[in-house]
Amino acid sequence: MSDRYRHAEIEPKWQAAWDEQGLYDTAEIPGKPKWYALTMLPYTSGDLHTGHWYAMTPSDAAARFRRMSGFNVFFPIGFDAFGLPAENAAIQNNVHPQEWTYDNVERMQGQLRRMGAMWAWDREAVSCDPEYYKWSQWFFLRLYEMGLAYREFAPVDWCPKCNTTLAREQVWGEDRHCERCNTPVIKKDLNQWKFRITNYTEELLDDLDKIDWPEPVKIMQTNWIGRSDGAQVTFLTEEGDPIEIFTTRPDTLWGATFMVLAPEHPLVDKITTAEQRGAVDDCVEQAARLDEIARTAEDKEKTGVFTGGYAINPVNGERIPVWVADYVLMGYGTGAIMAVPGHDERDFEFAKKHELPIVLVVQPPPDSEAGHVRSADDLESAWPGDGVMINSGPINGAAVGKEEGQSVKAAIAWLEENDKGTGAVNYRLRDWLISRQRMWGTPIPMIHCASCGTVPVPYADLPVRLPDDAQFKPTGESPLNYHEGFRYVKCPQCGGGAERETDTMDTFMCSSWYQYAYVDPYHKAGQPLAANDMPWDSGRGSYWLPVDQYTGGIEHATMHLLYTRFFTKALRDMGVVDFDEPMLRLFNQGIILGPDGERMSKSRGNVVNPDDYVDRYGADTVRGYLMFIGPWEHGGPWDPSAIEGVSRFLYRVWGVVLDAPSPNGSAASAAADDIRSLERKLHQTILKVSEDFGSFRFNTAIAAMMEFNNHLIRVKDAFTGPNAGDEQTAIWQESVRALLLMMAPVFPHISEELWQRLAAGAETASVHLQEWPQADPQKAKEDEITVVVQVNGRVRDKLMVAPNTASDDLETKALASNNVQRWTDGKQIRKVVVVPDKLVNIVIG
RNA sequence: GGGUCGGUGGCGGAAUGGCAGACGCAGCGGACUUAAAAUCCGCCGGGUUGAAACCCGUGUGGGUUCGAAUCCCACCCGACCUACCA
Repeated sequence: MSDRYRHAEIEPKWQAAWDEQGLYDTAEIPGKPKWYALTMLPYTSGDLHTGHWYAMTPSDAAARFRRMSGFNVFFPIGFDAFGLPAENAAIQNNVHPQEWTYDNVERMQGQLRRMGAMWAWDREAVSCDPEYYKWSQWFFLRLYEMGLAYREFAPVDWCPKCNTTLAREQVWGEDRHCERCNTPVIKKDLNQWKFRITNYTEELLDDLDKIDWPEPVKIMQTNWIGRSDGAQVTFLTEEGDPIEIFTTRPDTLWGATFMVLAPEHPLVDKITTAEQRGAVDDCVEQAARLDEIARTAEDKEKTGVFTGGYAINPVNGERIPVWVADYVLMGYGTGAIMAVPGHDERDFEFAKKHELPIVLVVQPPPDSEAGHVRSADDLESAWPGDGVMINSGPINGAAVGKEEGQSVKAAIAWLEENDKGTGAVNYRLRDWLISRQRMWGTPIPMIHCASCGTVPVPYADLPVRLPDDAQFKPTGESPLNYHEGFRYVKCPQCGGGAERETDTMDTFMCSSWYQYAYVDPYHKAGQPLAANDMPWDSGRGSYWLPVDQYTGGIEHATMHLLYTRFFTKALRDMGVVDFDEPMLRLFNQGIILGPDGERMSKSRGNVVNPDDYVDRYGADTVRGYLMFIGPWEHGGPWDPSAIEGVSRFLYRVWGVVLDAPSPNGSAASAAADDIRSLERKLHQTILKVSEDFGSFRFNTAIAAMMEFNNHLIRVKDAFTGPNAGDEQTAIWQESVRALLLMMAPVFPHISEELWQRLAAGAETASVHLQEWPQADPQKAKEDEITVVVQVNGRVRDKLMVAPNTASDDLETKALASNNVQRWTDGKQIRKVVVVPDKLVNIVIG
């Protein structure tokens, strides 16, 4: 009666059937608990690779498990559709980026369907759709009104190959290269739009405590925000110009023997004396030319030049020289530092090289490796560590430290009393630069008018559409710049001639709010917008939001995951959402590697194409194999032969379910022990699989299902099969049904097929609409358990006993064992450790 | 330089204070077959061994404990992140 398992027939069949039934359509059901499960949206690259399968199919399994566990689950999908590759393809192939993008979307939709995931296609959103980006523009205008979007003329990171500015987060590595094309970036002075993410710095730090996110992501965000506590101190030049500095060690102010300005510091020009002018100009010019590429090279010597000018140390009136050096960065703090060579390694190196004075203001503890140091002359390197303050006037004798009563607090108190400075906090986080000088992005809805200045596009005029007829030339310049119809407009305020902003938005803008777009995509399509609109249906929003479970790679820790948190806080302040955090839980999956254990890459030739394997084994097998490799968060290598194991498992399930024990079979009736052991194994498996699915441990869940299936195969012949009403038939059928239910999240097609075949013609709802099987912990309990008997920690015997056997009994039985007596004979028993239901350890000696 | 995670059979991994190696891959032996594939059965860390018993074994060295892959300290190796941050 059983035909073979043919994935190529059943998978497309069920995908079409589910589609037709609307099995995964979205419905807000008041009163039913909701679960918003989200996996990071794919970019429209045109191909769904193994990495997508690795990220998405376990997310789908987890979502399906929630659904079967009684939640109304929303698992949407969409596309991150703006970005540079579309534009490059446009230049190369002379097609509009839109055409390229939508071709890719279509292709990827097909690939996504082949996964057999429970995508809520009815809420799909594509970020390059004008009905999508009109809301990105709407958000921009609202942020502008709130003072959270602003334009600034400032030096920015510029990628000469991509011809665009980059956010700080998109500049990577020691050589500061472009995240996308690896070209080293350069600095450019440009007018740029930014979002004031720094308004939320403290909240972004504090609210990490409110969310269930992996610790590494929290640590990375914390480090990225980079809070430092210290003091802001004002030095004055001899001419009386103030130089603000930030320091985390205000207690070492008395040891400051010189100052260093960043080459870009505004005071450099003024403070430089005539005789130093040439040298300083050279230094500044060189720094500008090298930019930060060479400046950050690791072993680079600290180069710098004396300006000829002097400043007064405000704590002791000392006259100290002011230098210019490229190791001080304009982008951090105030762009100027006080140098304390005795207690800062960089300052020490610099002082040694340029023969600047060093003063010891911290006496290192006698028992430290610098215990012998009595004066600066004894120092072989800076002493940044503990000790006691010396040569420091009012704070002499204070213990070095940041705690109450220690040196740092004492110094700040003194500075504040004497009006020389204040306690201050400094952050590494910069505002988010969102301007991109590219065409394929959301146009920034702003207009530059000669008489009115920068004027926002009125809400009712949104969206500002990208032109369909833009010309793509390999000039590197945005086509929007030379598209006259786009660029030249009337000023909305005075009606005079004006120019449209031609910068577009960073694509991280689109992904900062896509989880909201999914709830009600393209809201108010075709209708004019107003400032007091809601960007989605508020009923739908309040039902689904925020996201309950987010899954994605850790590579977005300081980019997307920080931006979307900021965005949500800004949306809260504009009254659009009423919560503080967009995603309550986050899980980071690992990276799927090539068979050689290296990252998959075309150049390495180790790319595994999932489509090939889906053709050969079916989507269920590929899904199951990806989840079986190992813990999801670890990632790991794709082993082309190991997938066989999962494939065989499915064939065996097929066989054991359909070739069930037959009433005509000649086999003897199952013994009571067999029945009881199957029932026990069933409930143990349900317990294990439920627990593992709830915590994303798919590998061990699948192993448990395999074990259970192996058990079914082993005992099958002992069961005589369907005789309505008898116990063994009931347990067997319950086992098979439960196995299919447990398999459904990971293997949605085969479990549906077998579920429907078991129903044998009866009207049966999809396996995916069934309730998750419930385990009975009583039935899962063992009748007899093995208690290990150890002598001095080494296993010497095993006892088979009933659960909860009393400790005394266990001890007696253990001591009576022949195997044990062989080891204890003639020895003194010093102690017996009994752990009920586990072991007995007899300590002799 | 700083931070985080990790290191267990030939391989992916399981076990997170109590029988190390579940589950699977590969390998070996057998059944079926004219043969092969598929399938099924058995073996599968090392030493020793006919077998059992025993000994060794979770990167290295120490420690805590009746008992350590698991906890603590030091070190070695690898992956990822970050980096002149004042």
